[in-house]
Amino acid sequence: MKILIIEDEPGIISFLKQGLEEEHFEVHTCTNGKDGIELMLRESSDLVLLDWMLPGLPGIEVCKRFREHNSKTPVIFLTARDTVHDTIAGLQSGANDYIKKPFHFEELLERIRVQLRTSLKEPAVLKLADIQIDVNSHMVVRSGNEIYLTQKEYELLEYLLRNKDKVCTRKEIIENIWNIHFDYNTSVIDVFMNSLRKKLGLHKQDDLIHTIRGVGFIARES
Amino acid sequence: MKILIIEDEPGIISFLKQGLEEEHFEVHTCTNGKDGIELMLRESSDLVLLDWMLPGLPGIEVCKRFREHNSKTPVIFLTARDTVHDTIAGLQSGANDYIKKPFHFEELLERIRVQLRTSLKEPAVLKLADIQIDVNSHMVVRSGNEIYLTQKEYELLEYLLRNKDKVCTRKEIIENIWNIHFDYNTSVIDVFMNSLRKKLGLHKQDDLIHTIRGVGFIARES
DNA sequence: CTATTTCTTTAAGCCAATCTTAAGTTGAAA
DNA sequence: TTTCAACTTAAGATTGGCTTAAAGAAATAG
Repeated sequence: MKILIIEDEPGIISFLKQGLEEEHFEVHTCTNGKDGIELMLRESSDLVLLDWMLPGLPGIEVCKRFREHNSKTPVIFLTARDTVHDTIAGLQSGANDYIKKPFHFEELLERIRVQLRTSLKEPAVLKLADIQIDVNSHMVVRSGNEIYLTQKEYELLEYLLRNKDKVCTRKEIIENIWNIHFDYNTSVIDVFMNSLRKKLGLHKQDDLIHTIRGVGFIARES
Repeated sequence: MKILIIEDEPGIISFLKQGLEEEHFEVHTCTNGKDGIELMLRESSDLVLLDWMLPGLPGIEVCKRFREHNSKTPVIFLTARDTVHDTIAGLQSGANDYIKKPFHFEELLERIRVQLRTSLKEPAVLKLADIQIDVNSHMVVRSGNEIYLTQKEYELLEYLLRNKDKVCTRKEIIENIWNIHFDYNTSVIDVFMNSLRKKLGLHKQDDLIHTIRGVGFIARES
């Protein structure tokens, strides 16, 4: 996730940059309004933090002009100006939020997350070597070919992949996929394990889904 | 535009109600959390103003539970509690903004507009292969020919298209289109699915609307 | 206000996909 | 070699979805 900071005070820039990078955002910066617009339009960031007072072009003008070309990317004002009038003007110019300095970094972070929430979809694809499953569409692909799994087969595979590199005991599997919380002496797992492996084209030497005798199974790449 | 206010102080309610109605919003109110959730789910408001401290169920809990069923409608917290920790907790519970009392009505109004602005800029035309629907006029066209759908048929199709490439579970469909939040053992979906497919001229081999047995349905192009 | 049409919901039967059981076979570990 | 867990297969049971018909609501027309 790419965040663009347009702000002229070096102290605030480095404070923000450091904090956001620790949260694994990719941070770009700019210290004046004119270049700011350029970057906003060119860099296709996922979110913009915009200072109110900027050399040259005021922040509110930057925001307005940006919105003429891009109405989607969230913009958050960071500002020392704290009058109702300014807040309103800021929001009317097309910003999505308006945060007053001094602010707590944690709150800023959370407000950033709120804005990104809509565009931030949870990781939808799970991988195991050349097997990929999309948890939204339930589509399973192995090396380019779609594989049709039944409900239970799919659930079993998803469960194993969500717990990649971790042994899934028979008990855990039965509890989580079959919702049986007692009387585990059934061999359904084996039956589904069998058809799953068949459909995926796995063989003993393919060490993608291992059997741990006496315990359960594990999905692991070589 | 319909706004739901969940708040227990009569003074604030009437203040908000009056102000918002002057701005031509349709305002509904509720004074406790339990009924609040009911209304949020049933009334399909465009935005919810939620108090932090509510008799019975705390606001944050109301928000969380609401988000389990509806991830779209904006929620704004109105609260006298002003610690960073609370703000963060509120936003994390799924709210879109968090405004501290006392607030200026003008600012609240503008923040409401910000929320409605973003939810309004959805695409007006949804497509699935050669099927196109216009969400404003409800017109449905397949390869040039207009297809007349009834209300429920249309809603079903729109829902599937809005969630293109994502499995829509029967539960989600029943909750979002029929507003039934319990007792899911009905086969209305099947009946409407049937007539929808007929009218669209879809057949088993047309893989545009797939059945995912035991889960639901998915709209997906080839 | 009543009749008629259209839309929505309920209900039931059918069929096929899927799940489960069970029994025989294999193979790893002691 | 023996034992027992895991694998394989196939038959039988079950469920879930499709379809149709008809009853119940709602909208429209007369």
